[in-house]
Amino acid sequence: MSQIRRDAPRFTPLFAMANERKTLEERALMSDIERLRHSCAHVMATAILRIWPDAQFAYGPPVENGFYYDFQMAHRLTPDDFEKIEAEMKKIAKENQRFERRVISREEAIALAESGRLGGLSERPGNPSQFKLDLIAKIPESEEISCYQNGEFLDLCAGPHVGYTSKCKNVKLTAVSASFYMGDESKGQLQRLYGTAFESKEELEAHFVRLEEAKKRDHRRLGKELKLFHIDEDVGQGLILWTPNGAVVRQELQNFISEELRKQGYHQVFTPHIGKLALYKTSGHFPYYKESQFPAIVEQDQLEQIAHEGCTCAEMTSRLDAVSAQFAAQINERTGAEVIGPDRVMDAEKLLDGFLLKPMNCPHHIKIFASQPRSYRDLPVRLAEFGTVYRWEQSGELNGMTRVRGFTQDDAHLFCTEDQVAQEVLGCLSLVKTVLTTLGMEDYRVRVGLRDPDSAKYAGRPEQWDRAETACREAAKTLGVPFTEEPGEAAFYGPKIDFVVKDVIGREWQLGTVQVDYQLPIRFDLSYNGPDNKPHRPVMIHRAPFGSMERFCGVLIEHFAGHFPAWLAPEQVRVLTISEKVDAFAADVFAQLKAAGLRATLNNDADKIGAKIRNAQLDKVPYMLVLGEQEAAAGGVAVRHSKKGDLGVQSVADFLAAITDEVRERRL
RNA sequence: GCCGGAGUAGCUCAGUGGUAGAGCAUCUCAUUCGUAAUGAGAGGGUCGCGGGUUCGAAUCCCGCCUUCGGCUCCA
Repeated sequence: MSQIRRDAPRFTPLFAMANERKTLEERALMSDIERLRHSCAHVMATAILRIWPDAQFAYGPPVENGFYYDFQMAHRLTPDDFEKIEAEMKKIAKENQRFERRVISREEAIALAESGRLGGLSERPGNPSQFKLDLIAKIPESEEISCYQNGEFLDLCAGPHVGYTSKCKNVKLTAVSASFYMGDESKGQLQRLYGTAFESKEELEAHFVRLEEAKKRDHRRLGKELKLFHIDEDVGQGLILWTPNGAVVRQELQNFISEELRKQGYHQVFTPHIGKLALYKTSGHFPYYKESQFPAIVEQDQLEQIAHEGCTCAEMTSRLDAVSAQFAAQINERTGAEVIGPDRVMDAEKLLDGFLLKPMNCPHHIKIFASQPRSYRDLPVRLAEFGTVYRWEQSGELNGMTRVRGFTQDDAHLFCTEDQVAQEVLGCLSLVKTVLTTLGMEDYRVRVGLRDPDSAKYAGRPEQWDRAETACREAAKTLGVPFTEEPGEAAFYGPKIDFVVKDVIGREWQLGTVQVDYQLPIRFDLSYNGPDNKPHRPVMIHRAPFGSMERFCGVLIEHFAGHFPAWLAPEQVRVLTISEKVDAFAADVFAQLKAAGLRATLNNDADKIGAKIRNAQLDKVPYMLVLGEQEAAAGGVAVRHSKKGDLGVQSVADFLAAITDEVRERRL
C-alpha cells in the first residue's frame, strides 16, 4: 500500500465543516433534535453575551451529538466557566423567550452587522459584527436573508428554530477548544464552545451514560487493563510496543490473513525498513511528502563533509531533494510530463545521498517485481508483506493505536495485465469481505472513488480510466453490499474502493482499501513480455484488508470490548482449582490443554473460587474450567464461559474437541 | 503544529505552602473454601523533567516533555 492515503483506515468526520454553506433546502431538512440543538447554540450565545458583552459570534451549527458556537472575545474560556454559562442558559430557558424570525434586506443586514447588533444583545458601537458581515457577503443574491431574535439576542440565521427557549433546558456544555476561522489557519483562531442538548432530561442523562460505556471499551483503556500494548515516552510518541497478549492477537490475525493469501495465490516477501532516497525520488514521494516522513538518514562521512564545508541547513535540504539531470530526464520522459522541474536538478557531485525510513512498501515490492524478466504467463504477480512503515504524524493527531508513527500494513501489490484488473480487484474485495465477515464486522459500506470528469489532475489515458472504473464498479456490484460511487474521490493515479466500517458506538472507520495504479509502473519503467514478444506495461493494484495491524487491532479491541473470541483471545482457557486437594487433577487437565495447543493457564492459588472466577472474568478469559473434588472424581471439567456463564460439566475430551473446533473455525 | 484540560505508588485517584496518603495490585503468613472480591501483616514514591520564588514547594511562577478533548493536516 502506498500512495494509498496514510495507513488507509481513519476516522471519518461525521459532519461537514461549518464553512460549507448549506442551501436553504438542506436547512429545511433539519431534524427536530438538530433544530433544538441549533436553538441551544443561540441560547448559549445569549448567555455568553450577558456575561461577556464584547463576544463576536461566527457560526453556531448543530453537530453529531450536540452543537457548538465559534466566537471571539477577550476572556479566554476554561471549563471553570461552564457552570456560570449553564446557569445563565437555564435562566434564559426559564424566561421562555420566543424565537422570532424576520426577513430583512441585504442593506438592513449589513447595517445591523456594522452596528454590532447582529450576534449581540444590543448595538455595540465600535465593535461591528465582523464575522456576520463575512457571512452576509457569502449569501447569494437570490437567497433571502433572515434573522432570528430571542429576547435581546438578535442573530443572522436561516433557522429553523424551536418556538421558545423553554425547550432548551436539557442542555450541558461539554468542551471548549480552538478552531480556525472558516477552517483556515491563516485567518486566525476562534474559541469554540461545545454543548449537547436533548428533548428530555432522561435522554440527556442516557447520553452521558452511553459516553461512559464508550469509555469503558476505549482501546487505550482496555489495552492497559488487558496488557495488550504499551506506549513508552522513552521509545517515542506514536510507537507501539506490542506486549505478549497483544502480540497473540496480532499474530492470530496475521495467520488468518496469511492463510487466505495462500488460497488466493499470493507470495509472501520480506523487505527492509529503509531504502535509498533515490527510490522515493523515482516513486515521487520524496521530497513532495517529506513533511510527513521521518527526516532522511545521511551517511556519516557525508555529514562530516558538509559540516566541514559549513553547509547550512537549507543547502543541505536542497542537496538532498535534488536529482541529476539524467535522472530528471529519465522520469520526465517516462511519464511524458515535466514531473521533475529544472529547479531540482543539480550537479551530480553536489548531490547528497541518504536513506529514508520507508513510508510505504510499494517501491520495495516493485523492485522485487522488476528483479527478473516477467512474461505475461507469470501474471498476475501478487506480492504480500506485513510491512512496517514510518510516517511523521503531527503530534496532536496521534491517538492510541489508531493513529501512530510506525505501523505495519497487511500490504500487498498485484502486478497484472489490463485485462486482469477486473478479476484481481474482485479478488481483493472478496478478501476484505471475508475478513470483515469472519470478525463479525457486518455493518459497513463500500465507497467507489471515481475521477472527477471535469478535472485535469488525473494521470493516464481516459480509456484506461474508463476500463478501470468499470472494473471497480462491477466488482463492487458483484460483492452484493451497498456501495456508493463518489466522483472526484479517486487518487490521481487511479480509481479506488474503500470499506467504511461502522463500529459498535456508531463511529465510521475506513479500514480495507483497494486501489488501481497506472502511474508507478510508468515511473519505475516496469514491463512484462507479452504474447507478441514485445514489452508491455503492467497495472498495479495496492490493497490492504486491515489497513494497518495497529489501527485494526485498536478498532477490534473496541469492537469486541476486549472480549475476544476464543481463536483471538490471548488466554483461551484458565483452569481454576477449588482447593489444594485437586491440584494433581488440575495439573493433568492443564497438561492436556497445553498438549492440544491451547493458550491455557492454571490458577491454583490459595484464593477462594469466587475470587478466581472474578479475576478470570476481569481478564476476559473466554473459558474457565472449575475443578473441585466432584470433577476430579468424575474426571470431568465444569465449564464456565465468560459471557455465557456456567455451561455445566463435560468430559475433558469433549471440552477439548469443542474448543479446538471453535478455534480452528474461528467462530465468534 | 494550535487552543484548553491533565500528569502524585504498577493501576484508579485524594492531598492549595509546613513529616507524601487511600483502594486495588504485589510480597509474606494464616485459611482449603463450589461459580464476580477470605483475613492479617509488609514492601513500594527523585509527586513528569528542568529552572525560579520562599526559612520551607506535590502545592506558587517560567520553560520543556508526555497525555486527553477539540482544531488543523493527511500520499
